[in-house]
Parts: sequence; C-alpha cells; structure tokens
Amino acid sequence: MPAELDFLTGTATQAAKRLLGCELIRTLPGGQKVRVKIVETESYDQTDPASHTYNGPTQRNQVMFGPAGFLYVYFTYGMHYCANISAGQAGFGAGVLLRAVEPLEGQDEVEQIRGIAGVNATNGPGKLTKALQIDFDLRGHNLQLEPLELIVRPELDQSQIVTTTRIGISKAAEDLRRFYIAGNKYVSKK
DNA sequence: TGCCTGATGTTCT
DNA sequence: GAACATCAGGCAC
Repeated sequence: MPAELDFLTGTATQAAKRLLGCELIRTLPGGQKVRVKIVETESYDQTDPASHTYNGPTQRNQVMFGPAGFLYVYFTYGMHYCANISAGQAGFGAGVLLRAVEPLEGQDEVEQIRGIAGVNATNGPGKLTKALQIDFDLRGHNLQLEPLELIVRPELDQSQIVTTTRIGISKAAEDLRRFYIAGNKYVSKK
C-alpha cells in the first residue's frame, strides 16, 4: 500500500473523514472515463450494530475483514448496489460507505446511464453505484487499479466537514458516523 | 412539498 | 422466511 493510502488503515471514522474530497476514476466497460469527487461517507465497523461486520465474517462481508483499500459491494432492497471501501487492519471488519459523489468529468456519460441530469444522478448510495456502473463484478476490487481508482487529494480543513447521524438504518442510527462536505449540493437529502 | 408505498433479490437465521 | 446501510413515482394537501 502506498504511503498516501495509509490513512485507510486507521479507524473507519478517520478513513471516512479523510476520504471526503478524494476522487474516484471509473473506466466504464465502453472505455469512457468518469471522474467524481467523494462528498459524503459513512463509517461502519464490527463494534457497530448497524454494520454488516457486526456479527463476524461471512461470505458476503469478507472484503471488509481483509486489508484496507478494497471495494466491498453489496446488494440491498432487491434493486440497489452500495459500495464501501474497506478500512482498518486486516482481520478487523471495518469500511466506509460511499453515500454521494460529485461528477467532475464524464458527466454526460453519467447522465446517459442514469437517465437524469443534475444533482439527483449521484446524491445517494444506490444512485452513485448505478452512475459508476458498480456491481458484483467489482466486489473485492483493489482501488489502486483500473477500472476504479482512488485518487487521494489534500486533506480538507476540519471546518469543511460536517458530522451527523446516519440515515436509513434501524440500529445505532443515532451514532455520529456520517460525514459530508459542508455546503456541497450533491450531498444526499434529509 | 411531503408522506406512503411498491419493486424485488441477496443474505442470514 | 424475514430483514434490509434504497429509490422513485404517485397522490394528497
């Protein structure tokens, strides 16, 4: 792991905050490049009742028990994929859910894929996976490699990071584990 | 503008 | 067999 990704081996919460402002470059199956900025994240780890890793390793969540910097993809509600970046030390189940991204390049591709334009194309965990065409093919993918690369950007000032409670979960929903960039219009609603 | 609900499959119990 | 880290469309106000 390159030194610039070392922050991922800290706690999931540290990784979630540090990932804000970083970029992802997605090379689509057709060869087009889409570049997005991460604007909203959530942290999960095995001490958290809402986490998939809370009850120990299973076939599904083994990526989050592996080394940091890999993609954990899961399917939910019968029609949506969600994407996480594994964090922490190997053997400890932790990860960061990507909740919203801001398109920087390839916005036309995103709008074509999603069928809609503007903020609503990528401002939710199920939306951004569809926009970036993330599915089980990318489960366990190394984020240092194509077709989905994590690009580290300078750390944001703490004053730009907003910390709130999580959304759309039933357990430990009051935990302050959701983070987003202050004032960014691509952050999900509620 | 805001609540309610249907869609729909993987995963774990 | 039930839960689920969601989304979008419809209808009421």
